[in-house]
This record gives sequence, C-alpha cells and structure tokens, in this order.
Amino acid sequence: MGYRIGELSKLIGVSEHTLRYYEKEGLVVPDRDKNNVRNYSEHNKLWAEFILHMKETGMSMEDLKNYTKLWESGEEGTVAMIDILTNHRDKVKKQIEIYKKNLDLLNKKIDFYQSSLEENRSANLYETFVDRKGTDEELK
Amino acid sequence: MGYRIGELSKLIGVSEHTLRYYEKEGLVVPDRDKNNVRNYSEHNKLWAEFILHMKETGMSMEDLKNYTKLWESGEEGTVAMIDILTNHRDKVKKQIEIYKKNLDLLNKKIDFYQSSLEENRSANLYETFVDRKGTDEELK
DNA sequence: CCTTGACTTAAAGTTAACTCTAAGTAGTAA
DNA sequence: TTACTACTTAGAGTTAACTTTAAGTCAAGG
Repeated sequence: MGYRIGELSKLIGVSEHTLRYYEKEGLVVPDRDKNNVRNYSEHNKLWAEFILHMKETGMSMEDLKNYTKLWESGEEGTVAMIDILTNHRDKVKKQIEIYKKNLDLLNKKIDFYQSSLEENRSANLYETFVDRKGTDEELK
Repeated sequence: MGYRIGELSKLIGVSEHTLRYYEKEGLVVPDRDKNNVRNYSEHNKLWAEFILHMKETGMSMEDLKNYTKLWESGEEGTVAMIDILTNHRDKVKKQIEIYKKNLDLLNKKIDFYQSSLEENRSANLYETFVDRKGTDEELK
C-alpha cells in the first residue's frame, strides 16, 4: 500500500526532485519502508495535491510551510490555519478581479486591431478593384 | 510638457530604476530634452500603463518586447499583435477558471475548519459546565 | 548478472524581473 | 550655496522555487 516516489510523481505531475524538495521543506513527509524507500500514503497524496492547488493560485512556500506545521500541531493550530486560508482567499478574490478587468482590456484591444484590419481589408479590396480597372486590359 | 522620470514613476507606481530598465529593454523609450533628461510623453505614459496591466496578468517581458516592436513596425505588425493578444487572452481565461476553482476549494476548507472550531466551542462550554458543577462548592 | 528505480549529501545552476551600487557629472530652484 | 533631481555605465545582488549535478550505494525482479 502507498506510493513510491516515482509513482506519485507521475500521478500528480511533479518531478521526483520536487517531491524530495517538498519533503526537505517539511511539506510532504512520507514514511519509509524497511529499506528506507519513501512510502507515500493516501493522506500524503491528498496533501500534496492540496499544496499544488494552492500553488496554482500563488500561495508561497512560506505560507504552505506554516500551514502544514499548524496542521501537524493539531487543533490548537486551527485558528491560525483559518487565518492563512482567509488571507489567501482575499488575495485570490482580488486576483480574479484584476484578471477579469484585464480580460476586458484585452478584448477591447483585440476588437480594435481586428476592426482596423477589416478596414484595411476593405481599403485593399477597393484598391485592388481600382488596380484591376487599370490593368483590366491585360485580362481580356 | 511631458513627464520627467521621477514624476512618471510616482504617477504609475513603478521605480525610476524600473523605468530605466524598461527603456533599456525597448518597452518605453522616451525622448530627451536638451540636457538629455528623459521626457515621457502622454503616449509613453499610456503605453507604460498598458504594459503594467499586461504584467498584472503575467504577460512576460518577452511577449511585451515583441508586442512593442510590432506596434512600432506599424500596420504590418497588426496580425502578429492580435496573435499575441489572443494567446494571452486565452491564458487569462484559463487562469480565471483555475482561480475560481481554487476559490471554491478555499471556501470549503475555511467552512470546514470554522465548523470544527464551533463544535469545539460547544464541547468546551459543556466541559466548563461540568467543571463548574464539580467546583461549585467554592463559589458559595 | 543486469537493469531499474530508489537512495544519500551538498552544493551549484537556472529563470525572470527587477533592484541596487558605485562613482561621478550636471542643470535648476529657493 | 545647498538641495534636489536627473544623468551615465557596468556589473553585482536579490528572490522564489525549483532543477540539476556529482558520485556514489543499495535492493528487487527477470
């Protein structure tokens, strides 16, 4: 039961190097088997996945380390855990607003340049038409 | 007319160092006055602000450099500019989805730990009540 | 027996985007 | 005159989060 480092690495999509690095930093510390081989439990896997989700929204290693320590400390860490989570939630909310605002900006820019392309295309068609008229003779 | 580096720095919230760095990278290149002092035009300011907005959503210096060069090349760069913008827009859209997904996750976690706190508080109140009973005599 | 996958430590390298330092010069405003 | 703001080059330093390298050892499966 449990996963070896290579398995988990493939399952969750991070390198073995990174898993060892996370272990060194205290984020995901698996048990070892009799040969000292890392044995990642289901909990280890879930925890690693949670960490990756938090990283997707830019939570720092620092916060993740603190959070993990608090979790390990048991109930007495709960308030501080909630604190980290709510702080991060606020950041994520703000980020979403910023991203949305700039998505609008991008859409406007894209529209603008696409319209300018179309105007040019019309202009070019017109010019082509004019040119054709001028060189029409050759096409007869 | 125009802004000196210190003014613009304050107006748009980036350091003078950074403005000089952006100039070196070809992103925002102001004219100079007779004493070789940078004179940022209104256009320079708008361009800088646009760059900062794009950076807010993680556009790389690389893309911003290319984009700026294309803009400077005039109409012939328009198609490639649209390409950069639409690529980036897709990235931004994906990021928003990821952020939203993880905002949900954060909310669930926070709810979970808050409930666990409340359960504990109830439990503690009960224990307190029991304790009181035991030590009630002293209060008479 | 050989290959595969795992293990170790310690340290160096990578990347992006700044950020700062040094060491000096120069114009402008009070 | 003093203070302020700006200028220059060139290169070193910073930060986060990996990522890689070296140089080896070890155990199981086919």
